[in-house]
Amino acid sequence: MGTHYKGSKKEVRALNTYIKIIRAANSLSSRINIRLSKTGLTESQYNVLDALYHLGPLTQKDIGRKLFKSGGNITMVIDNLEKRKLVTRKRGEKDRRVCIVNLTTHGISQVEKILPLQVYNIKNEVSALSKGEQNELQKLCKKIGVSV
Amino acid sequence: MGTHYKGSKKEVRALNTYIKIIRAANSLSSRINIRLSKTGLTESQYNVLDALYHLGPLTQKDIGRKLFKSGGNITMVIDNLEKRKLVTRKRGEKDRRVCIVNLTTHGISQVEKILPLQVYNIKNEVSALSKGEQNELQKLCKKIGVSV
DNA sequence: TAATAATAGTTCAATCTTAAAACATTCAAC
DNA sequence: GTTGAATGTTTTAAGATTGAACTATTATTA
Repeated sequence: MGTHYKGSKKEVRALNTYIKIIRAANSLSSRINIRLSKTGLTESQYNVLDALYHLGPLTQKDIGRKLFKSGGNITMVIDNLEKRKLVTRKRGEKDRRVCIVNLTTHGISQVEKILPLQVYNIKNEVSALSKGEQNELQKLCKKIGVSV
Repeated sequence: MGTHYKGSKKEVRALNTYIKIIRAANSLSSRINIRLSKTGLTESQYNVLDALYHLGPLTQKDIGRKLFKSGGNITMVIDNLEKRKLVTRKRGEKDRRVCIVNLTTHGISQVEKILPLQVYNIKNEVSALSKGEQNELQKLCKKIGVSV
């Protein structure tokens, strides 16, 4: 992609920056996910369970906001988690439009089984970078994430 | 997510690094893709056209290797590009197992219409970082991409 | 209060994505 | 030369993803 574009130095640099960060993130997350998929959960499913575990019961809307996913997508992922009996849905009592999603005990124990592996794998992958490099990378990512 | 994990400083830092780069890449690519999708092409479709434009005719296998995608996926994306008459498939003459994918003239003109917009948008998004920061980010991404 | 707007969730159509199984073709080894 | 391994593509099943249309509920407002 970018590498072959013939343009100004500034353009070439921007394209390279873009492609490098996209590829690094893809490569990193696919390495983490290979390990995750051996647990029988997809990345999306795990991310939802993880959010519920750390933040407590959430509405589908809130889950979507946390994970930057569309409403229709969350409906589908929660459907699949419900089939696997990892979460339950309950209509809100005050506001009957919302669905409050809860971890089941089975869901909790799944997270508690997977989380340490996940942490270990991430630590392992990220350890290519020193402490200082990680701080620097976080700072740069934040700048890119926030720019409009 | 990561932010709420209670573990050693090293673990917390690794989780934060992981989540920051994944989010930055997602946020960046979704901003670019919103603009791309207005042209009627998906990101996958554009990436294939772009590769063909800059590298010339490729087999499906080669396209998959370039873009880090599975064979089945490439079959599907090429199917959709073929329906839109942006590419053609031709069996290899020497090796009749392979499919050689070519841009049509329509495909070429589409790339030539979209590429400058794409470059402009990427330059615009990435411009939150200075020249030095971009070089640093590229270096760090490379380290992460190659690890393992 | 009745009409209207806003919000939450679901459904649908289109596409992407992977892994695994199935096919076809080529290559290698006997 | 025939058998068997390797390679490239397709198909299938399951799930992810989005945006748009739709339903239900709540909030606003005239």
